[in-house]
Amino acid sequence: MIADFQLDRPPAEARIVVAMSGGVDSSVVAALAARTGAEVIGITLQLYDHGEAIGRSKTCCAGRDIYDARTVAERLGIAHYVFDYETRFRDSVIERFADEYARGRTPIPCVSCNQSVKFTDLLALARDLGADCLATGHYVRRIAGPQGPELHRAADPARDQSYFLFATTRDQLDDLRFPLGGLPKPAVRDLARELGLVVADKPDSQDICFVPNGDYASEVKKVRPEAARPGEIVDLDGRVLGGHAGLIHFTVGQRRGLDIGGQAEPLYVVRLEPETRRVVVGPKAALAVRAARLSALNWLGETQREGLTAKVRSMARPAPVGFDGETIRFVSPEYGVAPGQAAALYQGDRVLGGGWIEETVPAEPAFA
RNA sequence: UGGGGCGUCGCCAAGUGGUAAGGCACCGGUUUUUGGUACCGGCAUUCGCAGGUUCGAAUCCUGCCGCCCCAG
Repeated sequence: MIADFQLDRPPAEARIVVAMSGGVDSSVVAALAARTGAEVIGITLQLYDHGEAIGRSKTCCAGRDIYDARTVAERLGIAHYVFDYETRFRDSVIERFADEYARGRTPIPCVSCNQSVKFTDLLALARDLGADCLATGHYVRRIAGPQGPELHRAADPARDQSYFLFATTRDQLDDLRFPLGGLPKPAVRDLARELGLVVADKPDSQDICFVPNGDYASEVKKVRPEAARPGEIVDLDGRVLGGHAGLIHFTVGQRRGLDIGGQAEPLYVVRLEPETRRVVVGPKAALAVRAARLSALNWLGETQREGLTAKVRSMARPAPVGFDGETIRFVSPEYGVAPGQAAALYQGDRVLGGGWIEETVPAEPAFA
């Protein structure tokens, strides 16, 4: 297949920068870019010390992904560069991640990363290199519309990553390309195999990239030790039900880890109170939310208020909402909506933008 | 040390002679480029302890231990 990189000039005269993570998806993007006949430059960012992150010595598995990206680039015969962005990544992703937890919020590091490191720094670098575009392996579609490029959900709803890209600006979208947005994942793997790429059967990445073992709490603790101070677990009436080892271990909607037994119904985290370090818990019904106030709204098109749907988490079908310019109101209650998470707004398949969830309104007044 | 009640998995709790429900918690897995949710699976050879009756007891009897309540 030949992918359309939506270039303004003949591919033979164009230069495409591909963000290569070392995984299957971005490797296939690089291959598709190379097929167009354009000059392709693969760039891999070193964001953190992988060896340290998985608890191994630096000499062992450090840079596995970087190595894979390099191998793929060689196979494709394209240029490949590695840049050390560890400092930038720490400042704009890890620090912010820890700050949010310390404030009792639940961050999305992947969005921070896209916003800063990838779509600000790397994009600037690509422009400096004279590239026509920066292509990534995100499963999302860029479609030419009457008012300019539009962002749309991936063709395969099971892979859609638009949630993580709600904060993409129009300026950034101008120069971004997402060649995989129209493809189902299996097709991408097939392509990788056809091309003989070493990463064809590499497992999908999951969890937070800089905490591969899932223990994000200790990462936060390194940066913000105060977020690990113990506190009380109380019910909605303020009765103390137990204790906890730090707000970092909790997020709104969470059930496991409370270690409180003897209940007739499961308990969920209803909210976090950083001032008192209290974790407030309640029944599932107390989790139902009918509205959420958003901040830092980003609009990829004209601001709209009608016919909107919203995703409050990555893997969810967009739910119909009303919108008054600041607050979205769910037609049906949503559960586990945590401040610090995002609400991505859609009209049909089109991503209109979104905002950060600042505050939620319980659906049941009794739980307000 | 008079009377009454109770003691079953970490917590709550069914079960009163036929060979240990369930819920919560916990653990594991599935799903997932955030957290979380959801789903699937696991989780007391043993019923405070020691004897006894019985073909057979957590369930009946005896003693002991512990806890609670009332009264002194």
